[in-house]
Formats: sequence, structure tokens, C-alpha cells
Amino acid sequence: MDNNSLFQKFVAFTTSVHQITSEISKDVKSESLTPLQYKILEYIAVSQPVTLSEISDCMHMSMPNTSRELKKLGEKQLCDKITDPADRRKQGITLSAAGEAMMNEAFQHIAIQFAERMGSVTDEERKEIERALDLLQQKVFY
Amino acid sequence: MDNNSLFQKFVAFTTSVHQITSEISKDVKSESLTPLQYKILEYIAVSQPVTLSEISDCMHMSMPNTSRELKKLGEKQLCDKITDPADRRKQGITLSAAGEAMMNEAFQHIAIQFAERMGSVTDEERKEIERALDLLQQKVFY
DNA sequence: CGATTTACTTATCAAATGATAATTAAAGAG
DNA sequence: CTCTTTAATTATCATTTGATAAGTAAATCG
Repeated sequence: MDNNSLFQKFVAFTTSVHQITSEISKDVKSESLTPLQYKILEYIAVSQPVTLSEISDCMHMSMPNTSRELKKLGEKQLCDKITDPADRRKQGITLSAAGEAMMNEAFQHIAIQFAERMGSVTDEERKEIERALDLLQQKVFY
Repeated sequence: MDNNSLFQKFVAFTTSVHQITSEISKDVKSESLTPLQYKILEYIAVSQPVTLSEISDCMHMSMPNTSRELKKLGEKQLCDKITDPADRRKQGITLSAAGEAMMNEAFQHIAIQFAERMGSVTDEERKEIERALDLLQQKVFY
């Protein structure tokens, strides 16, 4: 059962990834944002412009709940909705300037934590790590 | 800024890991268990025996809330508490037989999903993947 | 055109989770 | 033996999140 030992490693690995990412982005959550709202902003940031339905699908939440949270984000001036001229039922959602600023700051903060963690890594190791990330992303986490 | 491109990869990678693990373990959640309760059981499963304080620390939840959830898990007969004879304030928490059974089934299910995903991977690739997992766990997600 | 479907909204309710204060019992310090 | 600290519990409340029913407006179908 070689496959089984690989699975063990997979489980241990994903557990570590969850733990480390949560640690790294622990105090990123701007007050005034719930965890869910932060995650939605994160998703918008990397996928914008995006529709409500897409958010609903990708984040596994119902349309009504998605609508509610997005309304709150809109009220907080963190994202903009633009009605799609080609299909006026759809709304293209993007980060507002304030939203971009907030997310930039958040990513900045995460980047610093990451840099600290990577601190004493040689160039050679850095390349190895990069190759390993590519490999796993391609063969396992696609 | 070579470090920056590595960071980009890191973010993309961790996002993928979260997405794939959530997909793989999507319908594992036994009804009658809340997500939090499932995560706690998962933690107990890999770290048992464990104290309440440890769960509280590692899962970033307050003692009262930890106590509440553990009480529920106890009522559901999924875990046992054994008072530490050396320090009778502490409780060693383990999975009950039923808890073990449930978690075995859950892991089994995840293992199958994983095997499907790994399906057409050669022995050589498998070894590369294993090395990549080891490397990243050691240098990044420690 | 009328009927149906799609994208989204509003309202409401229930459950899950987070936060705090107060309490108990055991252990450790002086 | 007191005093303090530690581990855990109980009770309570607020907030967050999930689920469902019903409604609106635009698009599409026939």
C-alpha cells in the first residue's frame, strides 16, 4: 500500500497548510468585517469582475445569503456593482477603491508574514520550493 | 523581487489547497455533526489523547466554547474524557469506539476521493510528489 | 404576444458560533 | 494552612451564518 503512505502524507500536509495559512492571516481581518465577508472580498479581489451567481457557486453559499452579504459590503463601500449592459439581470461586481486599498493592505500583511517565514532560505532552496509548488499544484491540487 | 513571485505562487497554491480539500471532504460531514464539531473530532483523531486547553489553543476557540462543543460530542458518544491521575484538573480526551469508527469512515471516504484524483500517476511521479510534499512541509508549512 | 427561465432581492427564521461573567475543584506557592 | 493560579464548567447573550419562501425584473422561448 504505497498509495496509503502517500495519503497519510497528503493529510498531514493539508492539515499543516490550513494551520499555517490561518496563522499567517490571523490578524488580517479588518475589524468591521466578518470572516465570511473577508473571504468574499478575497475572492472578488482575485476574480473580479464577478457575478453574484459565481460567488454563490464558488463559495458554496445560497443566492439569498450571497445577496445579503454583498449588500453589506456595498454599504461599507468596499465593492461596486455594475449592471451588465448586455444582460441587465447580471451584475459585475468589483472592488471599490477603498476595497482595493483594504485588500492590498491585507495581502501586504500576509506577504510580510510569509517573508518572515521564508527568512533564511537560500536561492537554491527557493528554486526547489518553487518547483515543488508547481509540481503539486499541477498534479494534485488542480 | 524574486521573493514576490514566490509569494504569488504561495497564495495561488494555498488557495488551491483549500479549494481541493473542501471539495474532497465535502460530503463527509456526517449529519448530526456541525462543521466545527467535525473539525474538532479530526483534531482529536490525529492528536489524541488531548486536553481541553490544547484543543482551545490549537483551534483558536475560547475554553467555554470548547467545553460546550466537547460536551455535545460526549453526549453523542463520540469521545471519552479520562481524568489525568497525575493532575485531576486535566482531562485526556480520546475518540470513543464510535468516534473512531466515524472518523475511519470519513478518512476512508477522503482516501477514495484522493485515490481518484491521483488515479493515473506513475510510480516515478508518485515519488516526486512525495518528495515535494516533504520539502514543502519542512521548509514552508512547518 | 404570453409563458417560462434566469439573476437577483427581500424578509424571516433557525442554528451555529463567538464572547463574557461567574463558579468549581484541584494544584502550587509561600 | 491561606492565597493564587490553572483547568474546566455553566449560564447567558450577541452575532454570524444557513435555509426557505416569496417576489421583482429582465431575458428567452415558442
